[in-house]
Amino acid sequence: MVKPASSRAPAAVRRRPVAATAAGTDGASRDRILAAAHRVFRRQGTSKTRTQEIADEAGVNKALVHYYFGTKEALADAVFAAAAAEFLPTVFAILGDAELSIEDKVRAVVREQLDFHGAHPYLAGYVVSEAHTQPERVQTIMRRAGTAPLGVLRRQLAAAAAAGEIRRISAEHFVANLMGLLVFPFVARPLFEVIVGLDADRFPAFVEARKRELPAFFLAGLRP
Amino acid sequence: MVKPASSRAPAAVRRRPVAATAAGTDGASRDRILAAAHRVFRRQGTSKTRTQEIADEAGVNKALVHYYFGTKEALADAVFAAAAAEFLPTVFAILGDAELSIEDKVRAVVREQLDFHGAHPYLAGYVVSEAHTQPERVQTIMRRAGTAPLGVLRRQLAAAAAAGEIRRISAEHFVANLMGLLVFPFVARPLFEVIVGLDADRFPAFVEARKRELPAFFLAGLRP
DNA sequence: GTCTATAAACAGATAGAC
DNA sequence: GTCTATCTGTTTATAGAC
Repeated sequence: MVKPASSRAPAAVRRRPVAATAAGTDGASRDRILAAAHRVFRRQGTSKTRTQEIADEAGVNKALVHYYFGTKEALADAVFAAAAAEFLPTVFAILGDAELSIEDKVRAVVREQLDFHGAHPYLAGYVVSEAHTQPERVQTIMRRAGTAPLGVLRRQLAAAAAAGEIRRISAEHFVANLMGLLVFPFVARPLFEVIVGLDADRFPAFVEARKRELPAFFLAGLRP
Repeated sequence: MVKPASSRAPAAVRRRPVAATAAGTDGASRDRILAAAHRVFRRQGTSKTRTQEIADEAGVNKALVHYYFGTKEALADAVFAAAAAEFLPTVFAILGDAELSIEDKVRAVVREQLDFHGAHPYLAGYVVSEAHTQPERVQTIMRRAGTAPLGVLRRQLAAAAAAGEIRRISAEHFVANLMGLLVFPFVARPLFEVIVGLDADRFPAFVEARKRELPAFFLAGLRP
């Protein structure tokens, strides 16, 4: 009657060859697997993805995936960490740059992020989805990747508000507003397209228009 | 050698008792299962969820889940459709109301949505995640649920812009901006909390503050 | 309608040949 | 390093008793 707390496999105690022993063909297969994992995981998420699909996409056998990465979970962790590290640090760097004015930061982040997500359409959706279904894992990994440097931003926002240049706004809301405006169309893309009746092939033009729309909207939104 | 195109079960040809035959205990178990499915699916997403977990949560046997809903997929479809229908039509109704000014619409949508998502923290993340991993399914279901009535909005925005009250902005960007600002903190909550260093127990206060922040920000953002 | 038991297929992971 | 073959436990789904 009692549910037997089914445990699958130890998964922790298992060899994981970080560096291959042979010299010649070293990273070739490993790299292909990792790249394949990125593509497949981003499209379908971790839990919908089968190890077999990654092997197929990489053109290798399933066993080789385990040989290099041990478990599917470990591979998924690596992919998630890399994916998050692919776009967040850039944002943090711009926001934390004390040399840039608030207006410059907004323009820089908008331009950079719209270009980036335009070129990597599944990434933001993937990161957000994983974060939703695996909050604990994601938080552990994120903490290593560093967080937004709000100190600089906070001082700049306070100073600009004191000078009457902008409305008072906390750094948290500033970041929430900026990221929300930037990533929403990408994160919710399939939904968004249906909701506003936007054809998939017109999406790039929408993003292009957004490069002008967002700085105007955001900077006006800060005005007192 | 050739991969045998493994098909699991027909899954399409299968009885699905929409209405129970007996009169007395009719919808009780079915309702409990559906409610349980909502809770579990929202938290973990469809693919991470086991039928067993739903049965446990509903206090019934696994077989009963299949008895009422046929397949896990069918149940997932029902839950997704209901979840989307739980918050989108309200937004559409407000945006499509010709009696409301643009400012009134913004204030109404912000208030209503922040209350709603504050009370249903997993819903937006769930809908967006499912949309990301299952774009086809989601689009089929969404089309039935209706789309944003952009006609009214478009006319109002054009008129207000012509009168010099606001900047020119397309209805698509208007909706993208509004929804992005509203749902981002909920959709990306675990990520967002780490990024801005917001304790989970301070999140409700953040949402509360957002009820004042967003109308101010959004309406200022529309100004010429 | 609801349960127990079980079928049928799958998916992660490993052993062992080469 | 890379493959084939296989083991193990999981998971959806059904059969059939009550």
